[in-house]
Amino acid sequence: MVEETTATEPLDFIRRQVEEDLRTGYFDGVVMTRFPPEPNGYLHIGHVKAICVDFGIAEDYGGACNLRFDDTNPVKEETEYVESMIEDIHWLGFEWKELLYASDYFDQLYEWAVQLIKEGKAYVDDLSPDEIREYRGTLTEPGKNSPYRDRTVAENLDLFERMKNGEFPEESRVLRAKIDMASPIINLRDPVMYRILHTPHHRIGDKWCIYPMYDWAHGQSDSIEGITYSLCSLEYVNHRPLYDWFLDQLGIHHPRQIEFARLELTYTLTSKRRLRRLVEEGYVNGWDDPRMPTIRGMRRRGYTAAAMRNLITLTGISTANSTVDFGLVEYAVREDLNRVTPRGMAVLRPLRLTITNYPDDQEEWFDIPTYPQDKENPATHQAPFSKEIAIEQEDFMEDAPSKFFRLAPGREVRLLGAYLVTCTGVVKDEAGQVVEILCTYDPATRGGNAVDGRKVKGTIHWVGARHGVPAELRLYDRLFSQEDPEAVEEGQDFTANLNPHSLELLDNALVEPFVADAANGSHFQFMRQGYFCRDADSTPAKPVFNLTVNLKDTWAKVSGG
RNA sequence: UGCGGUGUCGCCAAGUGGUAAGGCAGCGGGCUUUGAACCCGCCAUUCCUAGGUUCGAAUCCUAGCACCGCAGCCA
Repeated sequence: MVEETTATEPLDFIRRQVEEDLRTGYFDGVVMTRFPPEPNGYLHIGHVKAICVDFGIAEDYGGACNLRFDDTNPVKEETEYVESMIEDIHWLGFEWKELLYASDYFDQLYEWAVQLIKEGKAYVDDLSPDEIREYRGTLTEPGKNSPYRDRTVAENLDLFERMKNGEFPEESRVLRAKIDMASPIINLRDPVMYRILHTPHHRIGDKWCIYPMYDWAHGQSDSIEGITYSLCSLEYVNHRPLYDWFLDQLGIHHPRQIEFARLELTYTLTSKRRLRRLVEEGYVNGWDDPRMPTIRGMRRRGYTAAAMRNLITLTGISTANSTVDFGLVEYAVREDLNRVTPRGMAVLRPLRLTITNYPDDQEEWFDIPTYPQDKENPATHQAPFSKEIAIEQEDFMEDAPSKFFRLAPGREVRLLGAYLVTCTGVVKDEAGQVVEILCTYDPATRGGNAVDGRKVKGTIHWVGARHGVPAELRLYDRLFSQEDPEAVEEGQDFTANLNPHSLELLDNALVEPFVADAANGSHFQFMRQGYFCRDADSTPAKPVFNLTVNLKDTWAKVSGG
């Protein structure tokens, strides 16, 4: 009798809650989420997690997810960011039910504020920002009531209306919720609901002189949209009691808020302020620099949407702050690229190899499998071979240890897809540097196999010198040299941890013809080297490729390289 | 000295009283016309600490310890 084994993946704690609600009918079977970014910067790897959680959970349970821009602060927000975010989310492969803005709800929010004033639950405060801070108390001491806290409803109504009409300067007054200045939860000490801002809004112009605070806008926005799961990061745990209070006073739909930990990665920074400094101070070449953890940067680097989404699955969702090893990102990227990426040959640092017994004017075009990793896909491409070819400098050692399976004097290796060659000598310049390798080839090994059945341990890649195409290769490494970029000595900042070798330009690389012709954005594996992505900086004369991620390199580890 | 949250393998992370899943990394081996990929094996007698309850505890109780968040008219 065979046991039925139901090996189900364990659910994360959010999905488990959703399933329980579905079972009990808590929200009548509705699963509605939203991704609520503030349009004040570019989306980065941290947002990828939020996006995958918000959209992913809706997707998993037949629900829907809105994209809502939380645009409550006109001094920081711009349309440019709205557009880039839309593009980035689409690139990740998600589609929203509705595209909305918190500013869509400003009228409703205003009405609700008036309602709270009428009920004696909100008041206009004339205290200055400094005074408000003083009156708020500290983490261990209670705050005290503002002298304006007990104004009459009529006076509050009048003042609030005049705030809206622009009669007062910024910072002269705010509207506050009347809750409890002695609450141990600081968010409940009469939080500000509206402030005066004479700044036009990027979408709705100068219609408003007062703008709702995030805390006043967010929960109600979710409520209006019928959101059932308000998924957010851990720091909002402290705000939940306030959102609950607002929703309860108003008596409107109450989403279930569930907080989860943000994604942090070693060697990576996700603070908007920090990323902005990297760009503005020229440490990187813009927001889409392939070293940036922005979605645009990663995309240009050659990371795929599938890899990013899988990374989130791999890291999981929990309520414990954690920092994921960057190696997991590389794993996710390699795993996705390995399956589908065409293979080509590129010599990063060329060394001339001359086959002395190969006819001077002979030329052969070898059929090289383009997808050797996929036995189902027999596609090949042609690689030109002649007397002179280029090999990788690393693939030759004059005084090689026995474990070195590549070319060395007297040793035989396979030129991938072509012939077996044996090194017979080297040519050196005046400085004693090896500038050329001399080899003989065995004509009976065409395609790379010896008729006599002898084996060679090493196979190296090559590019024909006659038809190889010069290319620029940009080798990227992690942007920071410390796991925690913020870990610096007294008096220094994170820029002290910038990795000086995060970009290495290889201007003399050679690629085989078929990769040179690819479209920008095409992915390749340059065999034995890594995954590369053709950059938009390519010109017809010279293609440019970005290193997405290198291949694992056991030899480098063994040899101490 | 307030409130809230979190502590399970180097990094993530399951586990919800019945005797520590999985992934990454690492290590060993196989295979290999990519020293890649792939395949096989190894990798927590122990769950922050100390007591207690129980036949039985990572899970329950008590007391500690450590780390994170909160004092914007930012989000």
